Amino acid sequence: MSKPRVIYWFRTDLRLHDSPALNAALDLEPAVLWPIFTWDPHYVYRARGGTNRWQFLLDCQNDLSDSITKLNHKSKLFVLREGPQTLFPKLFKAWNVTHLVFEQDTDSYARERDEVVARAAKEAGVEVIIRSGRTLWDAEDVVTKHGGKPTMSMTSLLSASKKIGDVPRPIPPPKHLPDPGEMPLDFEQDRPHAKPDINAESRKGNDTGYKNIAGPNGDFAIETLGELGFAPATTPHKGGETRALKNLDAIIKDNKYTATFEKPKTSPALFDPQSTTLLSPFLHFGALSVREFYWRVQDVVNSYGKGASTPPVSLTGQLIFRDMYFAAQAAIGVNFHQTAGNRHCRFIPWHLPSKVDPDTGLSTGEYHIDSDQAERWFRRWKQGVTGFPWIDALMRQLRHDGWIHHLGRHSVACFLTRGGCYVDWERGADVFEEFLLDHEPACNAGNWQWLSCTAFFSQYFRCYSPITFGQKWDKNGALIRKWVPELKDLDAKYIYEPWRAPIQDQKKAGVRVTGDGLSNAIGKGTYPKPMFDFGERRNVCIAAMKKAYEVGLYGDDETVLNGGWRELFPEGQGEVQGRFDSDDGENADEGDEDDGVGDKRPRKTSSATVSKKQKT
DNA sequence: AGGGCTGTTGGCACT
DNA sequence: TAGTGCCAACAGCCC
Repeated sequence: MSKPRVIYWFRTDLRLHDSPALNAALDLEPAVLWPIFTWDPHYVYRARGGTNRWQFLLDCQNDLSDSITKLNHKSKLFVLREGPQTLFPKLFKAWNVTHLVFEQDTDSYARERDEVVARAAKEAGVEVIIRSGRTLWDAEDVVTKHGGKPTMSMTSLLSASKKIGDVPRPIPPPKHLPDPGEMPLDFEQDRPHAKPDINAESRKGNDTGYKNIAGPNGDFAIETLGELGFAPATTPHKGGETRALKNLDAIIKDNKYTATFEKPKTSPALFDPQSTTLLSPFLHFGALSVREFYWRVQDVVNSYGKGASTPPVSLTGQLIFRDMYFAAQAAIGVNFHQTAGNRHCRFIPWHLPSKVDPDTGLSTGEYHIDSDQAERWFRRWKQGVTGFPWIDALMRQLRHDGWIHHLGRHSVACFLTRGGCYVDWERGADVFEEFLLDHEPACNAGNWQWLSCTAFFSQYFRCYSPITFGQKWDKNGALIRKWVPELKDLDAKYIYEPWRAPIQDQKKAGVRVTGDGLSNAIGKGTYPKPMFDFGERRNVCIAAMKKAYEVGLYGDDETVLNGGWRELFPEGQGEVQGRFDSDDGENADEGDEDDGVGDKRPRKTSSATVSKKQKT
């Protein structure tokens, strides 16, 4: 039998250190090995993603490619611009492939994609080898050990993982790589449909990414932001495995920081440097192995002795939370990312609910505007012009840098949902998906459910103040002065509440507190007035949450799916989702919310059973 | 010297 | 991994 001709398919495992899948590929002792990346149209057109995360991905790819070339000067990361579902059947033949190897991916699109590719491989007689490597413990194993149920708490995750055993020790990187084989492209490229393009707003120029399957020069080059039509990234955070390992080294070197880390005690207001590791974007792209991170930390903890912190607050605790969300996602499936049809997510009649496809039961990516006021609040939140400087600073840092501290995320998420705007957590999750460098679907959905008190956490009366929470960490408002420069000269006395500053103080600081932030340009010597009285909204929201908890509906309840829930939330008795026409999306600025006019018929959807079909 | 006023702190219950 | 209001306890100060 001839020696294996192996494709190693890199996806979100852009590293050479501790890669069980790459190790499995090399164990085949291949005659040739092609390290490839497929430029998947799904992520280009159908999944939300801003410029910064694309740049971080390109950083990771370029670094990986350089590392591959260092091991074998004939090799690199070869990028092919086509959807893997259509590409692989052609590649298997054209390159005479015997094996396809990749790391197990976990989100719903990736699973479906990999099933399609695996079927094509079987038809072509290509052996597929898949290894788990994205998490501390394999998420499917955790679910099995947890009786098929999702892990909805740290203790349930820890008890399930205990039955599996210790986290595997990291595997060293390869010392050499085989040559790549010939790469003939004597087949037609299937070009993707560029419409609908969920990222159209981010694209400033022509999208030429799919002009040639092997890139503009036919050399399988890594894409550029220009080819995507995106403006240059604004984030200062750079990707790549080399940098990840260097940053990890620097953290581990500080034994005390590593061993005594307590998340709740790290400041969300610190930047340059921040108070946490900022390694999450590397974990997302697989440029850093989570097991490598875990054991480097755990070894320090073990030798530190008394005084070391423990999960959930310790550094390893943060990684275990990540596994908890992955295992919850593995058990619940695609509905983990939405309320509808999700029996583990409480139903709260928020404003701006997602539109749900009646055939699939899945969120379509669009939402109903049941309240013009909530829509304005949501837009101001997303833009960072709420009039609450602490919130605005964090949202502007998020947009510009693609990263904010975990407690900052708590603060803005609470504010948008149960502690201010009473807007659906899925709206917030969409915005984080667009802007975060470290956007991890499972963690994002899980954390938004946590903060909105719809799953994982239920103390809805613990409400973050947009004024005092920041003050606890940053009395002088350094974070605000950095990100909301309109206010940089305002006295510390007013920095969290500029609307309280007397006119002469505003004049002295060169800023006028006026307007709603949407109709007047920011940074022109004005700062918007707060969009509501926080104390008032806090009371309204807590009362509404109390009511929703008493009603006690979950996302899979039939009355949630067919609109019957309204009978349980009488109008005029506290905050509740307003009525909306079924086609309200286009003319949002017309009409008057809360007037009781509109579609009064319950919206019938098909049964709670949901197909595996991916949202579009 | 000691009563009384005031501002601060910490514990607690409640939302 | 909360904020608020209330109150008791207490320190510091005035007269």
